[in-house]
Amino acid sequence: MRKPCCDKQDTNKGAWSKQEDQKLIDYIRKHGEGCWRTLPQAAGLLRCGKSCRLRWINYLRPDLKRGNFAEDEEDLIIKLHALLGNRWSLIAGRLPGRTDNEVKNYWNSHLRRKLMNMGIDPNNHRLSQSLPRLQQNLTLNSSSATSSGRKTNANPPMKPRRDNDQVSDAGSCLEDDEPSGLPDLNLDLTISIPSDSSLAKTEEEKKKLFKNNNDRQPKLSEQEFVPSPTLCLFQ
DNA sequence: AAACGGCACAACCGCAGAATG
DNA sequence: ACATTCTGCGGTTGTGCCGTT
Repeated sequence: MRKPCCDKQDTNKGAWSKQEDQKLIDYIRKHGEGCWRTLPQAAGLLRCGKSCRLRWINYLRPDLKRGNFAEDEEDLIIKLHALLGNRWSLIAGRLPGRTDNEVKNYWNSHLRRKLMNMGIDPNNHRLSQSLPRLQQNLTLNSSSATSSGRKTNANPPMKPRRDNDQVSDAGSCLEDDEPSGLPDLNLDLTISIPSDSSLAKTEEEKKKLFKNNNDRQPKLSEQEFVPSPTLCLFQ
């Protein structure tokens, strides 16, 4: 049997120092990614493997694109979120240089509010109220959005859900047979897996991508995409 | 200038599925 | 086949920064 992943009593927590970053970078440059369990000791870091992995993936990787999200990136996130729900790693996989954590943070701090201000429920990408109220809501929300603190969010985050539940939540807007009240636009937006899965960061991720397509809805590669209200608005 | 509130982001936690002995 | 461990993911929290009062 294996040893536990990390000995929690002997590990640092909190913000990483420059020295720690440098140790991690140096080690991964030499030995490559992987084997996160043994990495901290080998690299001389008092961190658990999980923490090292996160630091590398979210902050130190050389291919990371830092800085503000471009408008087309925003649109893509919104569209992918309508399709995939809170599957941030999959969404991030379609945005080169962006991490799941970054996308998740950006969604929670910017995009959710943006959709809410447009009268769209960010959880299911539907218009959350009738249009006459929409305008009223635009003005109300633009002020209330700044007054509501993080923990008093008017629209609480999604409950933890796994796999099919999560997909069906966001996907419900795609499968729904109730008319949304908007014209039935065919935007011909088809999302497909890149032929070489080049955007998947690892073999593991590639496997998952294809697994997801095999046993989960929606089937991205072939499914004809039926636009949700959000997608209509952002076209 | 100080206090306060909101925001953005890095990091942690817990869970689930995969991998391994 | 089962138990244990590892890895990756998504939700949540902590904290520093910045604008406003």
